[in-house]
Amino acid sequence: MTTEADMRGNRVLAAVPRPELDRLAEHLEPVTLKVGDMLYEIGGSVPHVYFPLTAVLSLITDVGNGHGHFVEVATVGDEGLAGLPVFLGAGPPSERATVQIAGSALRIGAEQFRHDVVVLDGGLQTAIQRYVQAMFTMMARNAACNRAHNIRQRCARWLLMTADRVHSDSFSLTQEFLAQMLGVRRASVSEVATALAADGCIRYSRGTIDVTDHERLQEHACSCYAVIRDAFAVAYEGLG
Amino acid sequence: MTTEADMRGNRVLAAVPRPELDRLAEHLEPVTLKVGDMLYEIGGSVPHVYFPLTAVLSLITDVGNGHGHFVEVATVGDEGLAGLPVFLGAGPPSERATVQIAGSALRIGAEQFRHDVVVLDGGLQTAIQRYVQAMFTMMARNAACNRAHNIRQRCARWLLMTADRVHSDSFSLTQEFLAQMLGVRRASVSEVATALAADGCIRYSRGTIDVTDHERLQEHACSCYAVIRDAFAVAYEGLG
DNA sequence: CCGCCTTTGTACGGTGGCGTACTCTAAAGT
DNA sequence: ACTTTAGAGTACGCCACCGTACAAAGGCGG
Repeated sequence: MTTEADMRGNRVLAAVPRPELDRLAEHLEPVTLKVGDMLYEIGGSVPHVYFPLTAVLSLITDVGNGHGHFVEVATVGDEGLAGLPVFLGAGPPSERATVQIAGSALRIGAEQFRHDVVVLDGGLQTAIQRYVQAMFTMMARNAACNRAHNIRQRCARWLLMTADRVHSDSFSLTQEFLAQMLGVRRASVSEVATALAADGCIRYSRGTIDVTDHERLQEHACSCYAVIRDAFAVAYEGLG
Repeated sequence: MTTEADMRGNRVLAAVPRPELDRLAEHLEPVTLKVGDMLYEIGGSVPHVYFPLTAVLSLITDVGNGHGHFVEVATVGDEGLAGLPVFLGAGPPSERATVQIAGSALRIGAEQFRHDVVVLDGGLQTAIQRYVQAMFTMMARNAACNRAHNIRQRCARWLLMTADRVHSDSFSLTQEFLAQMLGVRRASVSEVATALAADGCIRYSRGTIDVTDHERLQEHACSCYAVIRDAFAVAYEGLG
């Protein structure tokens, strides 16, 4: 059981109208997520659907080939949910879902979720479909970004997106972790981070990052940041 | 108006049960698509939803920044449809849809499509949702592939996927075009193509490619080929 | 048959990011 | 207080791929 205030902290749930939301509330369970927790695995089952409140999740795919074993393909914050395969119904996930930034989330059992979405067939279904479209934009952009933009640009974008999701200019993050998310060497992150800090965009020390100048940081980032942010804005336009 | 045989040539439509399909038939219009035709533009309206039969489409996104202006983020063949924004309902597309390999397709007006999907709420909705999940896998993999695999691997994968979609070992394709799809120099494609031909995987001459040895070509490709192919197989499992 | 255009082969120097490895320092444990 | 460890800075050689350029060759119209 969960309060309405909690639920409105997730933008997908916030877009669900009252009576439907009340029924969902009974099945939504608040949980605290720690960095590195795995919510579901590639090819495995998806026991719960997660609606992040303050946590940030990461969808990661395995590229068998080579040494840099995995690559982040999308992130999920309070603007979305993890567990779309339950909604879409075409077999197990092709990504791993892990916790990128610790925090809180609401979760619901996969069976219950399926039941609620199908039976109610109202606001939740619509909200998720709109979210799916924004996810498409994010992933498309991600693919293009990986092809076209350099490390500094991608790194700056990642920091901006994460700051947006945690609603704070400060969050826990080691360069090692960031390097894995970006699919690059830690050494490269170190160089870029030093440059960004020298330019006054960020400060950091032993696992804590502070974004000190969003605008200037955005100048270092590629246009993908704005494109993705806007895609989510459009998806939730007039929905709550 | 369209015959059932035509409709069964597209795997999404093939998954729709009889009575529902009959009603769709009235509104599906057969069209012939030429290379380079643009079906819809980034941020523009989506007048029709397309179900390819023999044509292959390409979803392309603009990366403003730099010279290699655009990057392919997904392809659509007879296993899918183009125009998902109409289905998902969260604003205009963030990709351009163009024709990659000429051929036939069925199309339906966006308004009519929305009407049919919502009112009927049956097999088509389910089939599309499953397709959406497979598309997720493709795009996720694309993003990872762009980060992790070299030109030879990506080129080989692209050729294999295209051969699958056109159901033929031979199709029209210039190196210039392929280079744009992969987001690399034409010169790089030329080098890779020469190597693949020397290895007996492909033959080609002035705009026509022949895949002469799928298995050997697959050895040059990355695992992304099999992963994506299998994702679509799972999506359509037991659906028709 | 000739000239033109498209498609392809090939070469050159430049560079962004890689793999690796070593150092330094702040924090955490005992 | 002393050790250990995690986080971060830096350097070196290397290579895949880039931008660019030019030449060869197949196809097409005149």
